[in-house]
Amino acid sequence: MKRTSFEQAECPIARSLDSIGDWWSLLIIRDAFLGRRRFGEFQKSLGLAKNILTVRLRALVDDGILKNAPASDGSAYQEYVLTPKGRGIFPILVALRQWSEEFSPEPCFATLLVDREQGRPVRKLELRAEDGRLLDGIDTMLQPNPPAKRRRRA
Amino acid sequence: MKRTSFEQAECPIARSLDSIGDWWSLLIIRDAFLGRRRFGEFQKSLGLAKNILTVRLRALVDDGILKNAPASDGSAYQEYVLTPKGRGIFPILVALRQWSEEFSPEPCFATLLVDREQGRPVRKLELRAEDGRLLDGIDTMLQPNPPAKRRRRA
DNA sequence: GGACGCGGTTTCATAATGCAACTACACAAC
DNA sequence: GTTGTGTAGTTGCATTATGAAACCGCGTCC
Repeated sequence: MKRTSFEQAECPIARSLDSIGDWWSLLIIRDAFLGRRRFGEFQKSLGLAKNILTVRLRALVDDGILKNAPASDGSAYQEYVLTPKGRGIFPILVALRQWSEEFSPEPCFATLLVDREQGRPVRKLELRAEDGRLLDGIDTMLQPNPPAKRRRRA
Repeated sequence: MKRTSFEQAECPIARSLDSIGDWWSLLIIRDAFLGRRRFGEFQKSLGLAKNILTVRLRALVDDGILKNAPASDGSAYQEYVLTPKGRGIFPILVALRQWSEEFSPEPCFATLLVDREQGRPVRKLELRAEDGRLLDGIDTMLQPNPPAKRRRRA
């Protein structure tokens, strides 16, 4: 079967999906943002099989998204915490959340993403041009970036 | 095996993943944003097996992300085009792209997302508070939204 | 009307998933 | 020190999804 890998793909989206594009990885990361750190916490919260969790955690560590921290509370067990690369996934989670809230047939508002300072819901993610104009999907395009330019960064 | 479904999940992120959380769906949607509409176009571009593409396209149509358009050029074949819900996925794609560009070990800049008017690269996605302050992951928190409040929207 | 391209469906081998049972270790109680 | 409990996995097996290739009906082209 040989599940196709996008590790070498040219498209950055495909590359992202190679790291976090399977069923559980993003949910593990979401839980990590919620403060979960221990194997058992993930397992109980997500309800996935332990062998799968083992494989996923190892893959996320290998990808530099999580790292093993030696301890934290007294006990000599280890924990999984987000690296900077892992914390960089936050906008992706927000985008997924907002899409679901906007378009799901029966949206669920069990939780709300609020800003910590004021406790009010955040705005929608904004895509802006270099000069600050607010952009929509149709206002953008993909420009091929020729290899020459890429290397010499001219 | 019975692949677990998140259709009924409370978490909006899990719900999103239920629709677009598998290997190919997001890439199909990406291609749709690039203007591809025909079965054969997707198949050639993605290089996935035709049976898988059939299943994925049907699922995306069932989810209201794509819809079958009767024609477009002369020929009596049908096409797959993005619905409004499908176009709403754009920020997710941008987030994935930017994450890869920022954190990939050897980022690939084969293509650049530019704004159509000026041809310059877009900014990073911005998350803002209600009052316009720029927010980071740590500036936010998930607030449980009690069902009572949910219904009366008080 | 015959060849070809399009849009699939069918078939089959194989890899990923899910479940449950099992192991190894740390820590605590007795 | 040994029994017990919880954590963090590993192993084995049944089930499902995936991928490759062959096949097929239909519309087009010439």
